[in-house]
Amino acid sequence: MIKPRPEMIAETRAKLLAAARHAFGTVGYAQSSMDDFTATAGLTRGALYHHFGDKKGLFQAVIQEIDAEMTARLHKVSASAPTRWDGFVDECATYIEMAVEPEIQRIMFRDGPAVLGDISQWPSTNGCIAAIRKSLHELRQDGVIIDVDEEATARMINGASSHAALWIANSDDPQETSKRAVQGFRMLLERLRLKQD
Amino acid sequence: MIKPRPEMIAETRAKLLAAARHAFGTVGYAQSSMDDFTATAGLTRGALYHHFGDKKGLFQAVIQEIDAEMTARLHKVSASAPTRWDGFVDECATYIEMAVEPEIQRIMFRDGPAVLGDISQWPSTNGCIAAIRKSLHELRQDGVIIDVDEEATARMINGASSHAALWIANSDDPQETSKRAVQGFRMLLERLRLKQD
DNA sequence: CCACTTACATACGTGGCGTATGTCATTAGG
DNA sequence: CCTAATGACATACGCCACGTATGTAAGTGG
Repeated sequence: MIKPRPEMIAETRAKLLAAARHAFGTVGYAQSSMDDFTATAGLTRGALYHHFGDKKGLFQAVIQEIDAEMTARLHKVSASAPTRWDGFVDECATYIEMAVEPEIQRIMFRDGPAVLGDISQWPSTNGCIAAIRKSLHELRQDGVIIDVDEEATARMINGASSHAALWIANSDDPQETSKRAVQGFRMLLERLRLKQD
Repeated sequence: MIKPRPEMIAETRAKLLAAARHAFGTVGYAQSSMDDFTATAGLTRGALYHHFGDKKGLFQAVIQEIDAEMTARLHKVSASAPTRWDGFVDECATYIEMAVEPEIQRIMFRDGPAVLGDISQWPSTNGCIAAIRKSLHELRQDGVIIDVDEEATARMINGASSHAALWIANSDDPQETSKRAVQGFRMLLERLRLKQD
């Protein structure tokens, strides 16, 4: 019945991470009181500082967790498409969809850069840009798209996606705006494609 | 020798605005102490709260000021180009260049969205997106570019630009990265253009 | 000339972060 | 088997910064 010690520790970490993630994702980083959401997890700030160093450290851990989830979702989507091109387009569309989700938008696109700076420069973070770049690389090698700077293009696609998401999330009619954004995005991407005819 | 009263008030406002702008642009919004930068302006927080309501109000005023400057610069660039298409491309390149400037980047692209939310939704702010959209509209009417959703495209161009700027500013070799970014950007834009031949 | 507002400065309370310290359980060593 | 040491937290404290309440001197209108 009694749990082993390492498991208890992991559980503490997970509870802290979950509580913080919820707080950061709803009220935002700056508005989240550490006393509040540690209490939600049935703990105190002592545990937090022990495991994560400080508030930013915890935030960073939350970001890494979300980034990993997003990367996995993107990979899944691109892997289950009939062609690489379709996979790429689906990947971008999924990226926009994810960016519309309030938690992801708030943490990854709004507070993240403001608190930690450009996340793409962090070691082992932002697998999403890497995923897009990888797709672009394969498409180029397959001769499907024009000769673009992969890194530059991946970053601009990333930027366009996140801003499109902002637009959608803050619009009066997210449903309609989402259609327009994805449609506009597909048109842009289509232009990268070499003519087959 | 003695100055009229309205002028004194405007001067106080301007000093506050300038001091805050400098602080926000260098150390960032959250790290800027109101006691510090009001003292720099030779005033106290009392003046600040009187004129701007609170810290966010002041920040918003700074953003409006910078936005107006950016819009003016963009207008100037596009107006002095030989053709509308050239003007548009120059406009986008200028936008990236501006976004690389530390003050603009920090205030408009990092702290701005985090503190005030999506700025493009604010009334009478973000003239930059409006400027890009206007250019796209004219280019479409002139039959220079393909049939795109102007609003969606303008927002994605804006997003791509700001992220490109982030990439440049945080790179090891900003000079070289800037070239790559602008070059990649031009390639993307070129794809929006109808074939003339 | 007096009431009222404007344009600030000063004083105060509160909340939140980080750190220093304390405590209990687990582990290591003889 | 007993003790020293380390790990995993909780508690207590100080400090800084924001917002607000209050004070005050100068200007303005009737």
